[in-house]
Amino acid sequence: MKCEHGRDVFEVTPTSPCSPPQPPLPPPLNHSPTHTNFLSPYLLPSFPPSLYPIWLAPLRSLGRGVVESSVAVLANDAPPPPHPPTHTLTLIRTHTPSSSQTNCCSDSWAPLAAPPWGESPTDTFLFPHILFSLGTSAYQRGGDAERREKITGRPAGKVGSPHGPSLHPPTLHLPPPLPPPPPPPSEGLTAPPHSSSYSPTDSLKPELICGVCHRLFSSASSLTVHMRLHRGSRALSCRYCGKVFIHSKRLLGPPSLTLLAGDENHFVKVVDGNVIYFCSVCERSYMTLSSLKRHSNVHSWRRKYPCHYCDKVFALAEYRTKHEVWHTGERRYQCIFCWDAFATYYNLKTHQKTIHGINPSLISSEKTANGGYKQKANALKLYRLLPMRSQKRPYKTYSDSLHNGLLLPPTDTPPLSLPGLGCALGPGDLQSLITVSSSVIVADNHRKRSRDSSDTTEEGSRGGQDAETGRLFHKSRKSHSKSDISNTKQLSASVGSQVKEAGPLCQITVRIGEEAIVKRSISETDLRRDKASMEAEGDKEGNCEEEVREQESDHDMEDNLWRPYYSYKPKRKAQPPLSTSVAPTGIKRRPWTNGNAAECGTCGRWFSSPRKRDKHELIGRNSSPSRLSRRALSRHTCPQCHKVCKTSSALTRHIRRHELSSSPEREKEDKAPEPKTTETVVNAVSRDLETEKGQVPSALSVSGGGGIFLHAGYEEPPRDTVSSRDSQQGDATPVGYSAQDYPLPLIVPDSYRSGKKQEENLLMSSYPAGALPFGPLGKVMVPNGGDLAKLPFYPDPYQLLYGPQLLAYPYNLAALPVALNMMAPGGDKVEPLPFLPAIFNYAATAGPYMGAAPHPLVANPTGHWVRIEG
DNA sequence: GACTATCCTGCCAAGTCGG
DNA sequence: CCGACTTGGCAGGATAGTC
Repeated sequence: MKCEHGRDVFEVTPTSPCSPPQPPLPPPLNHSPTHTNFLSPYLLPSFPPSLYPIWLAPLRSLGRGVVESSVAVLANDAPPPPHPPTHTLTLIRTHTPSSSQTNCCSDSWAPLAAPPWGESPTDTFLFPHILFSLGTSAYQRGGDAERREKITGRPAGKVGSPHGPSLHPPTLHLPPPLPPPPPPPSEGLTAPPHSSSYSPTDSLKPELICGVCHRLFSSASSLTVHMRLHRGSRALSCRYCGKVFIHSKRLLGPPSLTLLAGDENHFVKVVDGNVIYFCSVCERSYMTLSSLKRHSNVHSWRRKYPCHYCDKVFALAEYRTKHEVWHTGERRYQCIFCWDAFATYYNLKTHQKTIHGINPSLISSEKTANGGYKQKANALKLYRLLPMRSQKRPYKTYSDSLHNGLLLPPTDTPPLSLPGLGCALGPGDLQSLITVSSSVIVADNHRKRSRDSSDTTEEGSRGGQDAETGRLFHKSRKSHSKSDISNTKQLSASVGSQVKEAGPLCQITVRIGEEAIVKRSISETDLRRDKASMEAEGDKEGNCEEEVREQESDHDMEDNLWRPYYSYKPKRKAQPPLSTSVAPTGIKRRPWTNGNAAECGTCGRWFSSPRKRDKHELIGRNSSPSRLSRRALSRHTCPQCHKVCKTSSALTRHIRRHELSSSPEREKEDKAPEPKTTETVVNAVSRDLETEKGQVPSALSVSGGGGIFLHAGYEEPPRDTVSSRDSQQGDATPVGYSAQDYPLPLIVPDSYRSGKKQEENLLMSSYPAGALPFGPLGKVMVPNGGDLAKLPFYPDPYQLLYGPQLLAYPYNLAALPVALNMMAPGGDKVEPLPFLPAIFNYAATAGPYMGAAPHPLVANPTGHWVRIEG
């Protein structure tokens, strides 16, 4: 953007003849032309970024106004926070166009002596070129009336404040992406409208005048939009693009409109016809408004997503979901070659690289320059994403969220200044808002989801599992989270005793601005127990060892932040795209071939030795996913599973539980963990559900026409439920199957392993027994049209036409493209896609397959695979 | 360097809500 | 029922921190 003299208004050039000598400046602006935001976080180093949405957003918007139009009259309609931080915004850069040749335009830094609220009787602060008019109608001057109406929802004539000087520059700088429509004559910038001048004019039709506020509109549509404001459904539109992204119907909490103001703080640019949304806080760009809105919560923390099992809280629900996988032990990523399931994509990828020599990242998708994900047209999925163990919960609504009050800003809670806590904070944090609230925990073991009455098994027991319920009771979650952990992590055998009898007495939540939340709970036992009594208490309580450990962990973490550890950092530039021309590197075999490999029973990771596996499992068992709890515990270690109990009595109980629950298979595995060979892992499927229900497990088979259906795979004697999880891992080869006679990979809901078989079975029992037909969208088809049709079921979009020939090592490379369904899309004639050796880490000459290909495929000299008919 | 846990963002499906 | 809108899952990689 150039000023009238051709000077880039974004440039800060102290030596420029256009600019006078500048005072010491904050860190330089990002001069990238893509950054039109003015007040970047780098300019305000003393402000925690997440505080911006609270009260800096108006300033930031102001800054933008300064940049774009040299008129800074913009403030949020949102009232200032009742308890503003003690920050002092020191400098605000303003750009002042001038008609003077010697000083055609200048950037200056206006000191802001005080926070822009509450200290002036008029709530108005005036600085050079800057006007803060909080709580009143203020807006940015620029563009025509239509645009301004969209932007501000304010009359065009009310620019400025009666308390302030005229703030209308001789020129108007608009960003190139927003072509300025021709301003109406009444909008002349040289004739700054004033409130007094804002009156219906004779030239306008009466129907274009708001009957309520007598505001003028250039079109009937503008008036229609405007009238929404008077109907109480204020359109929360972007100041800059006018896009309304919160439907007025959703705004069910009328006084809380300001809550959503933070979402407005973005601006848009049009690049090559594409609208790009920029976050006003961190200037990240987004292709979709949805992404931006999702991102905005990272700054505002307007919504918080606490983990149901620990005290962490996340800004995005997805983060929490991924995090909770570590609590539940779900292993949703199932390798299609060997059916082995893994907790994370990372583990799966590592597995496929090392075991199968396949790099799925080269064939599955591509990333956009922005870090997004775009699936290739012919992307292959070398794994199955098994359904979530817990059913999808109904989405929350705004009304729900607002009603429960926990989405209210922290200032809604009567804050209590607690300066003493500042000692634990950094210098910047010292200036943050610190509030303390406490709440008495009321044990509520009867929480139920209101929407899904059928969800009484897992959800009912987990209490706060439901996100909505979780918000409602998040202050009391801690007590339940402990019991949850007891349930989910360790105590599958004691489903009945899930809720601790004595919950925390009260809980103190310390909020440090929006940067951190320190959450502590004080239980009654904490108040009265000493160590000895705690131990005795632990003996009384049923599931105490985990409980005690959790308490200990709690104490260790008492001063740690409640939210995740990573601070939000500016996005790095996307890395250059990875070249797909990877030279074949030959078959990568398992680096440990001495038979000592061991697999983690929880996450599926492989370790070169059982010792390492045990260490890994020990860490996993005795810590939350947090690294903070990764410290090793050495007291009262179970000789069987190396689980560490805090007390000897807890260990005794734990060992007793081993004795009660262990099956011969379990004992066998515990004593001699067999390394998993390729043959033994191929049928690592869960059979608990079927076993419990007296049914044979299902296995995926292949019909001649390529359809997928399930059929009874093999029979197995009933197993002990408790030991079933472990039994999957070491002794997974089904009876009656040889290495050459494997069933195809499964899409059986319970086919992934988890450390929580009890809950899985409870949940998965909702799946119909036997064959599970799939509809065209991949959903389970329920014959009688029940709710099961809504069960999330993620089929492999590429039906496995062939598979058994791949299972045994060495793999049949010839059949790989077909087995992976590397078929050209469309048309009746299905042709295999070209085989790309680089995709798989097989050298072209490796040829590990020794036997005859079950399917008559050969590689032709052109590198394409052809089917030999007949 | 390997690994863990969290973060990122485009895309999309599903749910919500009011007309 | 429909459309606008919100919400959250998925994807696969990035990243910071730990070992």
